[in-house]
Amino acid sequence: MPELPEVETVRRGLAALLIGARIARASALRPDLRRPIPDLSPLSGRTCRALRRRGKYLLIDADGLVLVNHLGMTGTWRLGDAPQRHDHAMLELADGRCLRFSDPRRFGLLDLCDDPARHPLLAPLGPEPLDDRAWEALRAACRCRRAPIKAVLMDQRVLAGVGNIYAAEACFRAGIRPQRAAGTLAAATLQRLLAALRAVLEEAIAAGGSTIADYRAVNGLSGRFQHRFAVYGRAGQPCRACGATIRSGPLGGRGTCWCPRCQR
DNA sequence: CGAATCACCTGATCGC
DNA sequence: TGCGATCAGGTGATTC
Repeated sequence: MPELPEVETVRRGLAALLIGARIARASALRPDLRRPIPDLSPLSGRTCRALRRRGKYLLIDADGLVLVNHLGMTGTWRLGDAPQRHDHAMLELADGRCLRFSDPRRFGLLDLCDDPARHPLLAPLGPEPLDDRAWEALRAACRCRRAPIKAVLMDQRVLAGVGNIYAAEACFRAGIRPQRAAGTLAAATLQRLLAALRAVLEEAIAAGGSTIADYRAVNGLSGRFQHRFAVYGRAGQPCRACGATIRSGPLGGRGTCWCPRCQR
């Protein structure tokens, strides 16, 4: 599912294709996704100047007007091939190429704004996990909190971009049970967790993200990090570190996997 | 206020 | 073969 490494991979792919390209026509093919899609025609005639990412949001900057995009669960951008059933928006470029946004479950989002920092969905986001401010944000968020540490990691107001997969993998690498109340973790343990989170995110970015079902880079390629999961999706299989059987259970309404021996 | 639960949506999978 | 139930999960609204 698109989390930070997947969105970053898409960002890099789109940057290579779009920067310097003029948008001849931008159009929505249906009125709404998770939220209404605004009139995209103000993008027409503008040139794409930059591709940015904020948490799980992709930001396409066209001469100062920014197309804000969230991939939700199943959002993908494709170039060049034929229209598909769940295409919901189109960017037709002046050079004849056409970029299509597809999203079968429609959990994604498309919006326009002038200043992403003030966008109501982006403003509340916590710092990027790889930013220097992440440690202070995580430490403050865990203080006196009884919520499970994994839920805190996935809280976008604390750190932006961490979802179910990488939260579970970070907890495994740090040797922490995802159910542990955040407030019970010592500072040194939290530091270990943040280091583990950063390492797994960087490795996943280097691997082009993780493909479970729908996620694809813009060039259509799958990610490769799913082959390196230690716990996610491995319930019932032996832990690669100790051989114990990986367990799974609901945590905050989401499926969560952990090693009962490696994680305490 | 913090924490838990549900709704949104489609496609894949499973049991009968 | 077909069909209904279940699951997947990011986000935001609702409930406790």
